[in-house]
Amino acid sequence: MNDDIREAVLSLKRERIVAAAVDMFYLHGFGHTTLDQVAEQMGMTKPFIYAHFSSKTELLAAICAQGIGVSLQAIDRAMASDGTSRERLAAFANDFMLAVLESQKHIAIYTREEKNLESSDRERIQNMRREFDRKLTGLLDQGVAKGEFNIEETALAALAIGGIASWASVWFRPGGRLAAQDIAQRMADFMLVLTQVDKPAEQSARQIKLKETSS
Amino acid sequence: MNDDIREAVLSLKRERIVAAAVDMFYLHGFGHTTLDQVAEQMGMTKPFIYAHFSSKTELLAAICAQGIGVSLQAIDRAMASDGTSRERLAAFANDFMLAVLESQKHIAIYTREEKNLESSDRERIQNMRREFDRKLTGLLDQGVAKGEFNIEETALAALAIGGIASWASVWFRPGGRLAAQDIAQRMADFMLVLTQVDKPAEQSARQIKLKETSS
DNA sequence: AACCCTATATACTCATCAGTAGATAATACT
DNA sequence: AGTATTATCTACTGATGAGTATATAGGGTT
Repeated sequence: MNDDIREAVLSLKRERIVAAAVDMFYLHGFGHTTLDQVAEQMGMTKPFIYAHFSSKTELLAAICAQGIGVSLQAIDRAMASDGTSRERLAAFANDFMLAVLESQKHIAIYTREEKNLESSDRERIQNMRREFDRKLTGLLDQGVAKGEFNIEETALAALAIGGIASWASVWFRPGGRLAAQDIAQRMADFMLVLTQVDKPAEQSARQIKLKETSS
Repeated sequence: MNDDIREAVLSLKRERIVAAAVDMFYLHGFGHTTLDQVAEQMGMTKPFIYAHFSSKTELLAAICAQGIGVSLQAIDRAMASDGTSRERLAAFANDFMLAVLESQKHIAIYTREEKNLESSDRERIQNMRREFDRKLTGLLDQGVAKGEFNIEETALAALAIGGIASWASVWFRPGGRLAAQDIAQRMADFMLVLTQVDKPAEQSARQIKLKETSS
């Protein structure tokens, strides 16, 4: 058989296993899901899984890597984009939020089950998260350097942005009152405004101005 | 023996068990911590724990309830406070962030191990979280009604604020570069600025103003 | 000081599952 | 078509750890 096809079939199977595991781990947690259940969920049996993953934790690692991976891809797209820092961050924020909502389950599983990873996997995946934080902080630093952003501690702003997004993987339920697109857009607005933290005095001033114009 | 003392002793023991469990669960995860280890951590044995908690999951429930409890207390203090909405939110934001950093482990355990709770406990504790979100949203609504805040979807703003704080329980490490007080203050600033999400046009305008004054 | 009752320890059981060995079916190759 | 090879299944094992029955010690009470 054609080697291309063989490989494609192999990775298709892996993807299906991951998808089934994602559903079960997300719903019941890693510790309360048996591999027999995962296999059953996809109409297969446990040894089928073991033909593609050497252990339950390796399967978990694949899921977690995908979860953090989409965030990394979003920040990499942002690094490669051009425009003003504000434009780039705006594009990133939307893109990133949407990616998080789409990969909600993977990300939720990663945050919940990190302690169940084999230490080598955990380290590898934690490095991906650190890379994300570093790159986002860098993006913010650029904006500060160009005078477009006003942030004292860019590292903390990056963590705040990450927090707004990551937390969404906890509360988001598809099919809720707001569509993912709407949520992403509004959350992106929140992320953007973090780049303009004024001194309290200026904030009050702006607030007064707001009152005048709105009444 | 005096009944007051007897009761105090009882709750002291419970607290000690919880403290030991918090350390272990936070460090190794619920699934990878045995009650023998928890007992050893405090120089006791497993039946000692079973004299005070009926099961491993009841112990987990106590920890989770404490975790969400501190957040609820913070929002309740805020509801009871007076002043402008902005002042009240500012006080809350600081207070809340500090509480989260102080109870970091409990909150991290709650977010991670929710799926390991008995369903009755899970429901009870989830209701506490919903109550927190509802109250915070209410606080924001008040500010919007008074014209002090400019937020289109207060429920999303509440989740963004919750996200900034909750995520801190994931990344915060005591003894890092910044003191908890500093982090709390800066994160509180981020939370406050979420109440002033302008239209993109106004944002650019303000950005230009910023450039002029800063150069 | 002798007794009792409660607190704690030792030493077990019993269920659960991750992981696997060996049987069987399906597919590719000649 | 028949054989070889790979994919998958059935049926097991072995470790682990939550929860407990039974023993012992410690502190309060008379």
